[in-house]
Amino acid sequence: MRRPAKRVTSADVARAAGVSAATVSYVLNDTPGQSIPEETRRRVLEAVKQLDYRPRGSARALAAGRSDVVLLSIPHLSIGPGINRFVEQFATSLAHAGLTLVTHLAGAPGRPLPDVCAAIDASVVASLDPLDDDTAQALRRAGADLVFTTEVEAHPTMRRMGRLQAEHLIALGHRRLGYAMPDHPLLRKIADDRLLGVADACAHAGIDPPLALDTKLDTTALARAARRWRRESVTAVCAYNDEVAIALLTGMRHAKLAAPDDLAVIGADDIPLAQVTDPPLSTIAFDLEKVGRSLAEAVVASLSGRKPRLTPASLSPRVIHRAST
Amino acid sequence: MRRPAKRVTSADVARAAGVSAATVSYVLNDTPGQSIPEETRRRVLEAVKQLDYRPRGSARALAAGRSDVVLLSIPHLSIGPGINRFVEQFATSLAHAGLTLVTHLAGAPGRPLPDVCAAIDASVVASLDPLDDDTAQALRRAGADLVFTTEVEAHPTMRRMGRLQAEHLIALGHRRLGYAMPDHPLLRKIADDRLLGVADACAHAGIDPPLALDTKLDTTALARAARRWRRESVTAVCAYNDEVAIALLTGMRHAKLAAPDDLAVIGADDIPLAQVTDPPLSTIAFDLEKVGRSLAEAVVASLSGRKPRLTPASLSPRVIHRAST
DNA sequence: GTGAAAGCGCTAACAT
DNA sequence: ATGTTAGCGCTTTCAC
Repeated sequence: MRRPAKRVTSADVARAAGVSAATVSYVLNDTPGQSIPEETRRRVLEAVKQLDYRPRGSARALAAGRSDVVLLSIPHLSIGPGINRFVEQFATSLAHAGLTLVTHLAGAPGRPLPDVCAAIDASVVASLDPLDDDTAQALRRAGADLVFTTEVEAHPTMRRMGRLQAEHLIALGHRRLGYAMPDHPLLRKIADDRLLGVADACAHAGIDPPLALDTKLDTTALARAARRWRRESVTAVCAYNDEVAIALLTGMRHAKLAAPDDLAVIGADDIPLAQVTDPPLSTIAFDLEKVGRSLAEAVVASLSGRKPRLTPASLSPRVIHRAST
Repeated sequence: MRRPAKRVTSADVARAAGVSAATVSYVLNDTPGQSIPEETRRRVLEAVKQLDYRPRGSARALAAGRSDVVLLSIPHLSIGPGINRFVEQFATSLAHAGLTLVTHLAGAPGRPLPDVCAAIDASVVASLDPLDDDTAQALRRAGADLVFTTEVEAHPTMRRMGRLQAEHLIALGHRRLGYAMPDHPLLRKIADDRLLGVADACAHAGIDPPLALDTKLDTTALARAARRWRRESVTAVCAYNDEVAIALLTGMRHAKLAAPDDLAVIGADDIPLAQVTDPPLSTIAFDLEKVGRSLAEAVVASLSGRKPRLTPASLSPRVIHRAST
């Protein structure tokens, strides 16, 4: 383990600018209650650029008692291609607030979240899925604030998406709906939310609750499910997401069933492939960037001591109508 | 900005165990050249567990001159669902070596990589795509070692995958191949590698080089491409990846072309949906976990001063033969 | 075998 | 308006 080469420190900058290290700190942090003349500030900034100085997070965190690092815990299942858009927006919004985002894939047999949090000395841990109590407590003891998407609009939005799926189908005249559940256990919670929304819409329309069937990503199994729905006079099915919907479309073709005439199908999440199925897949899109922005707000709020206000604003889920319904 | 509650420190552990902070450090780090009697070690570890003590990364990094944090930079494009498996394995292998992994989505308008690196004081930055010189230099000045997947087997493997696609098709009797390029510019580099592999196989078999066509995820465009290939007597096409292949299959259906008889199609990456297309998609799978393991080895090697040895071992790409060919 | 003490690079009181 | 100083929590030499 060789020691790494010497790095530029704030003392170097101070020397180059002909000021003290404290002044460098004041300038770089816009420390409130300090009046730095323009000229001094300029010289410091100049030296910073000249030397390509970057404050060391560890030293900053140690001295200040808190870092500007936010750790995002992502569940280790494939949440779909949209996740990137969310993370990107989250990172960008945090950056505006002077915060740095890094992410960690949860559930892996690697390091437990609290260890990672302690290792990078994160001030805030944001999580897409709720943490168990032990973890949450350990995190808090490690000095981190906790923020969850469930605290913003994600949770009700999932339900709203199911509702939109069903309402779309019902508006088209369908009176008996099916629901295609995903097989991955980790998807279960979201699926239950979405299914609830479908049930809401059915109840509201005064029709039977949806006939939910477990599915696998397997053509034969899906063909069987399709036949089963038909037998039970289901004329349209809401799929948990586009992936399940696409698989169902293929299963139907195997069962010699056509969409939307024999069975209408609607997906959710609007993945790129939904546009190139046969027939093109109707689906529900929603504003992932908005989740990122709201979550960042919650983080900033939590850091400034306020309880994050629960933005009741919606993620604008909306129906994308294509030929499959 | 309230100061966070007081956290457990190594001094607390020391007090609880009736030893000095130095001893705690020795025990926790298995410091070489220190012989701690079993009894003392036990007492320290006991106290650690009792207090749920976790060393603060920032203090450790500051004192030791290097952290145990590895930062992985992931390109901000959708690399496909396989990426999670890779990251997970990477994190796990690093954890075995006592290292902590966090990831950062590159290319976002958030923080530049060197800033993130400095903020968390990473010892190593691993990247899936090559970094530009300025970034690389800044990173090194920030005290980080650099490791790339291109240094392990990923690069030649991409080429090998193209080769396997083509060889499979050629073995089936095809003498004129097409190649479906992805439209996202960031995918270009990988696509070029894969296409090179296809060309290799063609040359080796003594047939014409592949007819590469740019594609979009659009049924009409893909239908047009399919007709074009047919006109040019292409009988089989290698798609950049499964997503493109799936879209092509739909385009073909629109053009009243059947796979594999009118045009055989083979994908790459073996995403879950490849099993549920109609017809099921032949594709190339490869061992993503192995990439994770090798990259972790490279990281450890780099940290111990050795130049990472380039594992020539292959990622075991292999053909998954299904009905689309 | 263990502890005391110096410092890592920075921030935040306190001086000036 | 800026410098001086005292730590933040840990590691690491050096004494004992």
